[in-house]
Amino acid sequence: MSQDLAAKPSRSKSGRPVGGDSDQVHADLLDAARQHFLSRDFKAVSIRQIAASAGVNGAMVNYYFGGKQGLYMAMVDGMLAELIANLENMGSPSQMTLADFAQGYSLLMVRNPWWPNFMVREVLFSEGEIKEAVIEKFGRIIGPRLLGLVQQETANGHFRADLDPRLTVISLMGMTIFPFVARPIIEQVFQLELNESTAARLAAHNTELFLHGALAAQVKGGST
Amino acid sequence: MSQDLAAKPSRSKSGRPVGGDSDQVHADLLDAARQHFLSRDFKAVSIRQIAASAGVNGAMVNYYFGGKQGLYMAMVDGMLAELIANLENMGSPSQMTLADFAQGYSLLMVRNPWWPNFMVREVLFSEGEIKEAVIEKFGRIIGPRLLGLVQQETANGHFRADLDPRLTVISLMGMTIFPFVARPIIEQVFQLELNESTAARLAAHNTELFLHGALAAQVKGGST
DNA sequence: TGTACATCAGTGAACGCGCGTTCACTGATGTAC
DNA sequence: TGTACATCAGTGAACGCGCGTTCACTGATGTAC
Repeated sequence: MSQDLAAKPSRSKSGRPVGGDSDQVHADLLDAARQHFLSRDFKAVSIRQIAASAGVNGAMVNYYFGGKQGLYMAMVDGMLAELIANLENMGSPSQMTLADFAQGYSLLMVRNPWWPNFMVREVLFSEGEIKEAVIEKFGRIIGPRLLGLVQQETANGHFRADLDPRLTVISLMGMTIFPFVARPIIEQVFQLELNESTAARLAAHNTELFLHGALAAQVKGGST
Repeated sequence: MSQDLAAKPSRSKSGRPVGGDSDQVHADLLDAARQHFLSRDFKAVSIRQIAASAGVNGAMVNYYFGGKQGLYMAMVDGMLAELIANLENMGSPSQMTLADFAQGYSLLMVRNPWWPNFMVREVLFSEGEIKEAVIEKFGRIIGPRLLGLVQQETANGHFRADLDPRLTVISLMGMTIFPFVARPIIEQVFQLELNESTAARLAAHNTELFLHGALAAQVKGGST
């Protein structure tokens, strides 16, 4: 009966904890950090809040990560690693069509709604090393991948030669990523909920829209 | 000679200031707030920093705006009003082509680089009333405007009828706005500086890309 | 196998600091007579 | 026109608070003998 109260984790008492789950605390803190930092700013989240979510003493942030910034950086590293793994699961770009690409990215973003928001925030508003790391890792992975795809299609004669491949990639990224970044506007102003089904429709729409503008004109003449 | 030191504004001495520029302080605070809040987060900017930039005592923020949040809201209102005025200067949508529209927006964003960043930050990461106000005002102005344009062109038979106008508007907004939001990535990863000339090129590119996907097919058949 | 002790995971109170805000005060300005 | 005083813009020190971090301490665990 009064066990209910004692049933909370064996932590929050003095002395070395009884269970041997040593780096559970480490993992719990990372989880809690994600949970808070993804929706609120670095400065807006306190160590005490994170520690409370993790069911752990606040001093653990310093114990395991050397401080608040250390925890944040560890979290960022983990998220980027996950993202990279997801991207590499999508297969090599040379084997896939742009339609696959758009569908893949859309699904990725619907399933990991954190990443467009997080990326945008880091790129736009963070400072110093974290920002550089995110831009660098992101740039190294997604930018060249897409650019290569477009250049290849252009070289093959499938895409119009009068379009600058870099601008094309930027437009493509905009169409694909922006809806997730502007999610609240999309949902509130356009009354369109961004679930998996909507995302698939949007990806198909984008592919359709993009291809018929970017494909080399065959029947309809040259440029202009 | 030693006047140099006394040459600073007549403020920072006790008593009512000698000059009669009553609401100059009000304006200076708003300017300083913009200067700081546009590049850093609400919590990351302190009243003391803003007041120092404005050359004014920190207590003035409470005196004139009732507190930090009041100053922030006043700044937001001012910026939204400016944006709205700029948009209305562009003319009514019924008279302009999509190409004009894209060019107009691009120029607007290059000349007011604060607004895509600020919008995104407010929409994504702020909380409560400010966020709602921004989404509401933004939605009321830009969303319906673009949607009306696209629906009109679709009804006229200029745009393909098999494209969902809402998705089309979202794609269009993505192509137009995203590059400015992702500016650091664009500039660092694609080595493309976003000045007025690049923005014009990008707008032309987007229009071209967009139109040849969205125009009703005449020579090239129906959908798919 | 038992015992003594170093180690190690974790606690909780306390630290100094910078924050937003408040408040007693200042002295030039405007107003009443 | 002069004088007395209320008003009003603005100052600067002080307030309490929550923050990130530190540190003395705890007691279970692992190890040496």
